Amino acid sequence: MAKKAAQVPFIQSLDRGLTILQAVAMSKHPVNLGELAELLDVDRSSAFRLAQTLRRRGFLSTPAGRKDYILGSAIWTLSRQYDWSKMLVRVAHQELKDLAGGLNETAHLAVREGKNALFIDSVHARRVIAVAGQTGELVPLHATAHGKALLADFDDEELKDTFGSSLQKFTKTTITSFPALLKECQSIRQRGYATDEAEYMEGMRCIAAPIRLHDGSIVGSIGISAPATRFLKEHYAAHSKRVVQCAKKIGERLSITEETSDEEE
Amino acid sequence: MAKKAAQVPFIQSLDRGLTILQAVAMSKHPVNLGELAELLDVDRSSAFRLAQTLRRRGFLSTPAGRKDYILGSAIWTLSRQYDWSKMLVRVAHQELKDLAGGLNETAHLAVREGKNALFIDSVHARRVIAVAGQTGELVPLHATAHGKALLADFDDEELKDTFGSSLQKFTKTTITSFPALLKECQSIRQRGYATDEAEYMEGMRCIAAPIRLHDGSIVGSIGISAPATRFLKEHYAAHSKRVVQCAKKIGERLSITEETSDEEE
DNA sequence: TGCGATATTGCACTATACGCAATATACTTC
DNA sequence: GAAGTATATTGCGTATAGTGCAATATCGCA
Repeated sequence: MAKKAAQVPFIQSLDRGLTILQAVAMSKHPVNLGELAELLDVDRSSAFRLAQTLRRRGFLSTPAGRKDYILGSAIWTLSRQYDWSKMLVRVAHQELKDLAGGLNETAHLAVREGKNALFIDSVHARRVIAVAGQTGELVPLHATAHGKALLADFDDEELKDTFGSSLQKFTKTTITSFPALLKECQSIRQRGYATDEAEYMEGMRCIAAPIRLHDGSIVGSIGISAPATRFLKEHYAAHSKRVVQCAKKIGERLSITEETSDEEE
Repeated sequence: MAKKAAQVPFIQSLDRGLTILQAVAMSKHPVNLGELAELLDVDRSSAFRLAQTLRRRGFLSTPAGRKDYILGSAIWTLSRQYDWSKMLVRVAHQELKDLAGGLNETAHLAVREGKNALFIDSVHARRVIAVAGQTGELVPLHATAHGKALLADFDDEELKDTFGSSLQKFTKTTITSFPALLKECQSIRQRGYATDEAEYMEGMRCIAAPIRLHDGSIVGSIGISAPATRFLKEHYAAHSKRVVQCAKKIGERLSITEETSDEEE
């Protein structure tokens, strides 16, 4: 019943190496030997040899001349190989299904892609009127719930960097001024979810919440959408709660490091 | 004199773990135990324990139900922490300096950022007339040498995904049709470098080459720009050669896994 | 120039990671 | 559905790989 812990033994030195990697990635500053040794509670020499191995493999690097460590290009190369949206889809798909099923509406998963939100997965409930926004579709960041959820942490400067001079208008409710968008971001952070009051497509309502890693960074968004005729204002309270919950659960799953999981389909 | 090899011993199991990570990242398909064991030339059981350690730490993951391995979310989380453009800057800065010094013009380093190219580093030669495009500036992908270098591998679909409906016109030479842009990409792949014939700013010429990792993927671009009055057509041959060479060298450095380096500043 | 902190190397000991062989599980094939 | 083959997983004794200690080298600062 209790957690039967590590039946398969950890490979100690590999485990330590990975710990170093994560510590270095996390740290805002280059990390020196002492800190690593302390972190692992091993002798400086051991930490040294571990770090050297990582460095020779390109997973760590030493800023010109210095002796302390930062992440190396190997990790970059690694992460580029992989289609990360698949990762998100994998982790989030069950939640998406539950959400769509529970509310009997269409649920979407999106990531940021430049100026747009990209839908990378969706689950449709059994409804007569299907909703727009298929997987693969790009929609503007500033005019959709998903988009705004992805923007939630942006400040004035970042917004301007992203959008350049102006915000395109799609419907009469589209937000077209930077101050208004900034304020909207603020309130999304506050509430934990974003809404779309027909700001992109007439007659469409949508709620979306940012998916955050444990460090707070936003990596995607999850939400539901439906025609305004069906998705009424009085649904907001209940629906948003569920959406936010979903986002939170996904975020936690992404951040999990030690998997206890033995999930069967 | 000869390469004095690894004086600091490799931590074997860490090294093996990293090899697994890279192999899995590289592979298009999930990787199973047998392949890992063969790759490392160790017993299945050893490979198993290494892989399990990676999995428990979230660096590997097993697709629902399956037994074989794909990359896990930990790497994603890792790579998100880090400002990768800094990595590129670090690796490329010396080359940039050499390039600017050698040709006595301004050299830039850029990465793709959505619809734009973002200048992340630049070195100015000692010239009276400074050139536009400071670090931090965003310029359109389809109308600049750097931008087009970054687009070189895009196909028709990817171009349309990126730009949406239309290509903004900046000068009379700006490419504004998708077929033309696609053709331009093709010729950039062929030649290895992109040019900008005052397509964004009047009177400006620019040459840029894509920086590719060993697997061919484009991660940035490097190039030089100058007023057309100074940067003449007859310079193209010589300059482009140098720029392409630079890009190649940077790409190699980024892909390097085993560092022999002992560079002193 | 010397002192304190840090990084690096050599060496001896033992815990660790290894291969082997046994077992369990998944997947064909008849 | 049984037998067979490929794969994953566990247990265990042993050799080696990784450790800490201590010596040395390098750096930074006064």
